[in-house]
Amino acid sequence: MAKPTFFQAVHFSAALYIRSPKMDEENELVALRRQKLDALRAKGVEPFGTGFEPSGSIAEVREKFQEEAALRAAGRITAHRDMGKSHFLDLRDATGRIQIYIHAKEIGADQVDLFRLLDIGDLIGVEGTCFLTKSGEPTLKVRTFQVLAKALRPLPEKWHGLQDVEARYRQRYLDLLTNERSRAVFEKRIAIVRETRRFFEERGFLEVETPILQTIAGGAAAEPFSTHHKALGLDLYLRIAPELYLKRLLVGGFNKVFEISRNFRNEGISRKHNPEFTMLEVYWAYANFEKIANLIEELICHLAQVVCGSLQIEHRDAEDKITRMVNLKRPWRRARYHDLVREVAGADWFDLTSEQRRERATHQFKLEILPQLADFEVTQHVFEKMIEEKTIDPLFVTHCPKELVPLARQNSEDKSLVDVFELIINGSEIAPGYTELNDPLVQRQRLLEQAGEETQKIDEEFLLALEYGMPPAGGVGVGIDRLTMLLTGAESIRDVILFPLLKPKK
RNA sequence: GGGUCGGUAGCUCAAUCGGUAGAGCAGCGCCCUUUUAAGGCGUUGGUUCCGGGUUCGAGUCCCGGCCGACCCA
Repeated sequence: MAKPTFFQAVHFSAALYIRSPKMDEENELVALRRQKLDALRAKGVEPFGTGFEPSGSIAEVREKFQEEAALRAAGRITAHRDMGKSHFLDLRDATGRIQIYIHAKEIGADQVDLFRLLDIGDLIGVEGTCFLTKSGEPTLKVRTFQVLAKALRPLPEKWHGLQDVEARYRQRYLDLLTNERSRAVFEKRIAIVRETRRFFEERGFLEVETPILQTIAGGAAAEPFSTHHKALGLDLYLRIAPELYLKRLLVGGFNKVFEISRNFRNEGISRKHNPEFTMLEVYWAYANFEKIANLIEELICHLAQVVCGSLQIEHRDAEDKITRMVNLKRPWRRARYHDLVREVAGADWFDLTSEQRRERATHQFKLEILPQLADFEVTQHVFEKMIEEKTIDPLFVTHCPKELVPLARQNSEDKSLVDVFELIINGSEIAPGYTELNDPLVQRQRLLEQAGEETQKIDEEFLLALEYGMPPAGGVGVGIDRLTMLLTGAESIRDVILFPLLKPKK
């Protein structure tokens, strides 16, 4: 593709400029800040600075703090205490807060006049001398300051922060700026992803990237989002899972691979579901689901140690009261699906007739059982309500019925079961693990059954790859969003996704 | 998709039975040379989410819609 001509480039940037968001009908506060902006320019100060070299983050400045030392700090003004001739301001960044002190004796009357044009929310850089106030507060006595960015809108109130749930999602930057707790959650999420990479890299796994745009959305049973490639005239889907590509890599000899994959599922939204979500998928040649279970146990314990500093995870409410404890101490319980169901639904559950099970599920367990449900689905309902939702500490559910996981490998002793586990923690499915099916003929059969009439949904390219021989392997998917919820105590998936999907506001 | 709850000043929240929309913070003005949720005095700021209806009168009651939260499917 040719580079854009000069005129195209100009046209392009002009279009961007015209389409940039307009100021709302101005309220008084915004108008006032714009006047101050103009006033700064009139005094020869550019209110959107180019750069600044602070002595470090504000936390680092605090570490370097030493009386009489000269230090430079940059941050956002978050408080202003005006004492007449002296001013105290709080300068803040994501690492902390430091107090600065402004006095005409230090910077001169002209500078104080400039300084009066600043507001809470503005980003400034200062250079000053360290001193301790009467009450012992480390403070920078400002000698010079620069305006790095004038804020044209006021920040939310300092004491309560931004409380409006909707605004916190739509304007996450304000949430991060004013709510310590929210910032901590996302810092933990970042650590989880970083440590996950480190964990697998240390164990010789290769991190790979596979297509998000796919002609057939395979690897899970979910409704995909559709899109279209114009030049190729090709309908495409956003991936619902990276699985079928990661398995091609097993065929290609990448025996230990993982991907931290953004997946898209065109389904309902709930406390536990966002249309786009992040999944760690791992494939390990010559391993089975039991080895994978050990690996995941190790991973999650490692993450908990790093992120929470403990295997006892405390969930707290808004008043900081402990609402739940999750104990991740190993070893984690492992139990067979059928045994778990018998524990809660009665030892005779699997001896009952179909009608008796429906009767018991409806009346004894107060579940709504639609008549068109298959028997295994009735059991699965019982499982979800009576086991999954009530399980707080980690539980590996193993030996699931094959109908539940049609693409998994059958157990060699009992053909009605498959070699999988489902890891449940905190009432949520966190990670399904498998001994992967590597028989191309069985795989084809399963995909055919799953696709039914819609044979065009079968990924022939994937089946072709399997026919060249895929090593037996263990595989697992770990829901990073739900894992983050677990480790941060977030009640909703939207609290661990920086920008959750919301309808546009009119 | 259904149910419940919510949307009031830039932000956090009040507003009794339907009777002149308020406070704190922020802002603006004045005072104060070590304050720290600084303080004191004064003061500006409203399409009460949107559209209808009932009523002498609606933030409040009724209907419809938008957006969100929670629960259910």
